[in-house]
Amino acid sequence: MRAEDQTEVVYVVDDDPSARESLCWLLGTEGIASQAFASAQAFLDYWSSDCSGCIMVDIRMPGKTGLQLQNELNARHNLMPVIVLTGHADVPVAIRAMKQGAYDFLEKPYADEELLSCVKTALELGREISDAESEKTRVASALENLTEREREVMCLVVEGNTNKVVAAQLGISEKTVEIHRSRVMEKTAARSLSELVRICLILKDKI
Amino acid sequence: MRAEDQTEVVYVVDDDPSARESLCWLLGTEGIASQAFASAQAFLDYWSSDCSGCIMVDIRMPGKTGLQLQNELNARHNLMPVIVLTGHADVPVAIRAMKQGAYDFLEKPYADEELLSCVKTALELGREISDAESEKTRVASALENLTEREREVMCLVVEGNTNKVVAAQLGISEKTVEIHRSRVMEKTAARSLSELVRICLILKDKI
DNA sequence: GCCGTTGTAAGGGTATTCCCTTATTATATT
DNA sequence: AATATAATAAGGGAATACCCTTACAACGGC
Repeated sequence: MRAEDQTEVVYVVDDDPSARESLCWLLGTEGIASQAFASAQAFLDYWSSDCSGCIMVDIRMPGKTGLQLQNELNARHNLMPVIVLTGHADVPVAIRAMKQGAYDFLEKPYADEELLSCVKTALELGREISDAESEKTRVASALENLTEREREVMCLVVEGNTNKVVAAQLGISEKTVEIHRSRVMEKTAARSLSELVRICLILKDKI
Repeated sequence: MRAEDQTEVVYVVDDDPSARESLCWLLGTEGIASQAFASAQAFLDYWSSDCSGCIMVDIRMPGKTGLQLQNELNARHNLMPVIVLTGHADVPVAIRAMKQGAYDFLEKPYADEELLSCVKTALELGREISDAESEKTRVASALENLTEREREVMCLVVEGNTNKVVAAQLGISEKTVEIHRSRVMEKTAARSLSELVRICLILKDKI
């Protein structure tokens, strides 16, 4: 299932049932779908990389804390923005949450409009990140079908070398380079050299 | 003067003279150059885009506060990491500082080792940002020397179109496209199409 | 042993790019 | 009025890329 097929959901993680309910109700008034979890572990069990939307998590919870949940999500390369909520905040915790990549940090009690606007921008950001990521995995899977030699040729070609130079560097014939090169274009579905360069640059930080 | 020629300095902005002195002394023990300012305005008057290093700013100051200074620096497209220091922090201020792009947020009194390691990583990050930025301005100035027509041709070529297609799209002859194209390569100092594509991608977020 | 994949190489043809020169027109600058 | 710059166009030739086919050797799986 691709990210685009997934419905956008706000995942609410809070041990306090009334806090969960009021938050989900508030989101519902704006037509935003939500799903509540009573503990960090419950959400981690549910979480998959296909989830799409954003996450709202309370700091103080029995079992795993909100910060630990955030850490675990980072380790799993979660892409959804995380909004941290808390009733008893101190500065070091807030800073740590932000440095761990929290999208925002809200103190309870929150102003409804503030929270909603925060959620909406978080969902917007989540969409952008998800789109960029699905693009990355698409081209990454294309590159995985390349043989070693094809990859070597591709890198040298993308660096701006002509077939002749590539052939000399790899100690093979220009004709062979031609063949590898055409296979690279075929497998990556790139219709021009510039497209191939863009594909490689997208994955530069991923490879 | 280019950024590379500039010495790396930690700019300390704090209204408390003893705080400035102790901080600068601490930095000096590690061989880190520093420069102290008694107010946000004093630093803003000194600031230029050529400055290189990082900035340490106290929140509570008469006149402009640390957050206002941060805002002003953002408006001026400051590239140096900003470390916010404060003795009396509350969560909203800390969050605001982080959301405004602060590199870190430390509470006084600070642990010397913590502060030093923070400064060192900030300086490291500053170098990387500065390097990337000087690369951007270098290629940006190259693109400014292009005529409108040359820019049009460049964009279409970088998108992967052949001279023939570009000529059809612009309603001009293939030969003319050839000339514009060669001028683009000459002015941008790109030695291959792939290099030109990379140049355009570097500036995609800047143009 | 047979088959699919991979890497290698060649022949032949077409399309494209790259580089040289020359030339006209319009616009802006001096 | 003279000059410079930008945009246009053409001819010609060398280098390169692109696309087709055929071919062979090595290697692993069935």
